[in-house]
Amino acid sequence: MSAIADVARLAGVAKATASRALSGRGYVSEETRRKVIEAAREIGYVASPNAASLVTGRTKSIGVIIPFISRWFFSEVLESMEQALLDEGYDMTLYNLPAPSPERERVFDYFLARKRFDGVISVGVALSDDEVTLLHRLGRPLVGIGGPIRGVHTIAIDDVASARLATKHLLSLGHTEIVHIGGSKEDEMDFQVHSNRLTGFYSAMREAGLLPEGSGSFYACEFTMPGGYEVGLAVFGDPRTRPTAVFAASDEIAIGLIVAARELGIQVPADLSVIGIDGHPYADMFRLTTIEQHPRRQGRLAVLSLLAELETPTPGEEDEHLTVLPTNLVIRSSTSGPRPPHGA
Amino acid sequence: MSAIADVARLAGVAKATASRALSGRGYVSEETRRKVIEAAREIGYVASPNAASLVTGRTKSIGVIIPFISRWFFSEVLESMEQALLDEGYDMTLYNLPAPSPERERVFDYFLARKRFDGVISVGVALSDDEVTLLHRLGRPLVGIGGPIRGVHTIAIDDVASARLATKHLLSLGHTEIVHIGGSKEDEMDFQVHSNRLTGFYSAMREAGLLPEGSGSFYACEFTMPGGYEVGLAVFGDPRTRPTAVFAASDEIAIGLIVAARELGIQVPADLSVIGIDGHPYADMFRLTTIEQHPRRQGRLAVLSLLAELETPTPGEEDEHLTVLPTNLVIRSSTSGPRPPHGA
DNA sequence: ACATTTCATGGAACCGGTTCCAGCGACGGC
DNA sequence: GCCGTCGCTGGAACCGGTTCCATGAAATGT
Repeated sequence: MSAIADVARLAGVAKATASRALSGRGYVSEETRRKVIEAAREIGYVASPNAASLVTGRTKSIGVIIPFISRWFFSEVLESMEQALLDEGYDMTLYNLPAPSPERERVFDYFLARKRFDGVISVGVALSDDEVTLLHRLGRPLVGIGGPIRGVHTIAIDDVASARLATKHLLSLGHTEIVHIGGSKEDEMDFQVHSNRLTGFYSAMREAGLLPEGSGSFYACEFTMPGGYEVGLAVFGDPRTRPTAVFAASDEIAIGLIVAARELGIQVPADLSVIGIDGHPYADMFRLTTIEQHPRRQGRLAVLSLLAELETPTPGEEDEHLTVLPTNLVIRSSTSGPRPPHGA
Repeated sequence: MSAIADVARLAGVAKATASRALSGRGYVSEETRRKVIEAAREIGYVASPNAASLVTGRTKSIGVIIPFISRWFFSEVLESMEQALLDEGYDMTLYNLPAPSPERERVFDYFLARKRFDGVISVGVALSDDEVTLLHRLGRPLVGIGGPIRGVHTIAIDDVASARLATKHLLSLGHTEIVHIGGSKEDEMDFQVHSNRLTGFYSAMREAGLLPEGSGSFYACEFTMPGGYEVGLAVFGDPRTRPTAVFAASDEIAIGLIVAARELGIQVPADLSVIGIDGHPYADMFRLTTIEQHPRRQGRLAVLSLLAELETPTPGEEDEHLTVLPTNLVIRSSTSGPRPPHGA
């Protein structure tokens, strides 16, 4: 493989000049630059980023830690981040780490601890203190998506408020028998998403004078469409547990519930109102009312924040703060007022 | 940041010895090794992969080119590849390039052409000759998923055969009014997936003595669930175009069709049989009969092939061959024989 | 006309590892 | 007892760029 020394020789200049000509830094006469570029083209020279990184300390590469790739929210975030990074001339190395595990430790020690990246973005992963310390020691900026991490700038939505908004929408339509169906506390890997949404639900209900805790007003399920479908069949199949409205913790769950309801012959929204959270592309075809959370914006903002910090490192070592992105209610026709009692 | 020279000094040995002790290559006495490791631990030494790559020529990193992240097939492939690579001590840098574009050129010239990777995997991307040449010139192995690329080992399923299998299943149940709903030739980015599946459909139909071409037996739609839903409403809504069975080019399309059918009050499978291709996790909840294609196996095999070639480079420059992975029919209850004519 | 800048270039050090080679003591074979 | 081999270590070259510094020529200022 040809090195920059070969280019320099062919162009009849010094290595230093060739480097300046090709990188565009420092003074080079127009004529010399042309000669060098021509020489480089002639022998098919391509620069070694490794060699450059070694001396500049910059790799033009960002590491990303993410617990899932195939779930909607995460793949959207990923796509938008990849796009934004590429636009800025960075590439993205992906670590798919579902849970704290020996493997995750290995990745931190082996890949992340080394100076492979100019910065790291952590999506929906609650980093341990040790992990944050490790990353901080590298002197590389770190931003998070999804929840507060000690000493780290994080982009997130307000899950409690979004859940409250969803619940209040149902309340405002006149519902009182409302159930929340969402992820269980146990498999809570992405910060407190599950419990925050439950908290928001309880808070809105209590505020409306309803006392949801303890009664059968929350059902846990897998955070997927089949997950929602299964509890849907179970919960709606039993007339005693059937509410007039459901707040699902995600659109996928909500859609699973709608499919289950339809199979059981339950009319949505006449017999059952359903609201979700996400703004999933399928929401429209199921006419699902939902709280949109715009993952692509979150991804894009994370990248921009990281790169900004790369340009001008913040003076303070730690820069913990939370950027809360707005969510918004989109009303379709999966929600309406409850059907009036038969005798009315 | 501490370098290996610092470790060596602290341990009272030469750089060379420290390097050998830490990397495990070459002769080092047990005692020296302990001393060096202890010194490294003490000052929190982490090796610079850049410096190592510079001299060894190995980066322990694989580049992946993929047109989508959020679509099921691709995210599954991605997850499995990431897993397999991590197991082998490699990491994965992702380039999400939907279509040939100036941007894609930039990525090839700027990122891929450089020696950042030990190898490259191209998923569902029909590389141009120039692109393949560029990658080949680096002397780095390249494997593909999804279709033949000149001079490249590729993992794929047989789309024609899978489509034939799906169609024959419907034929064997006694259907004759069969329609294929799939991607259009126009937005065909992933090799000839769309047209191959159409070809397989036509082939099986002709073999059964039915002449599908020209008649309204193919409808194009977006390769998503909403895409299937929309054509479903259009095609099934009109009694004249309504077939007794549909072969959908993907499970997502198939599910969209089923949802549309249910909304129109059409019984699946009594009034309409539906079969898809994929083995999507939602298939079960919609009781969808489908041809499973196991993307995770494809991803895993691609990684293993690439790493194998990395270990022992094939003597011949070009190593074009196709590994065809099997698909299999999973019968659920979205397919049955056609309802007998009213008078029967 | 002379003192400053500014522009252009080359030489050399440097980034942080790996590896080749030489040297040396200990040990086994003959 | 001598030689060859093995095990271990250090010195130095090297990977392929970037950048600091020195030097000199040309342009600019007064």
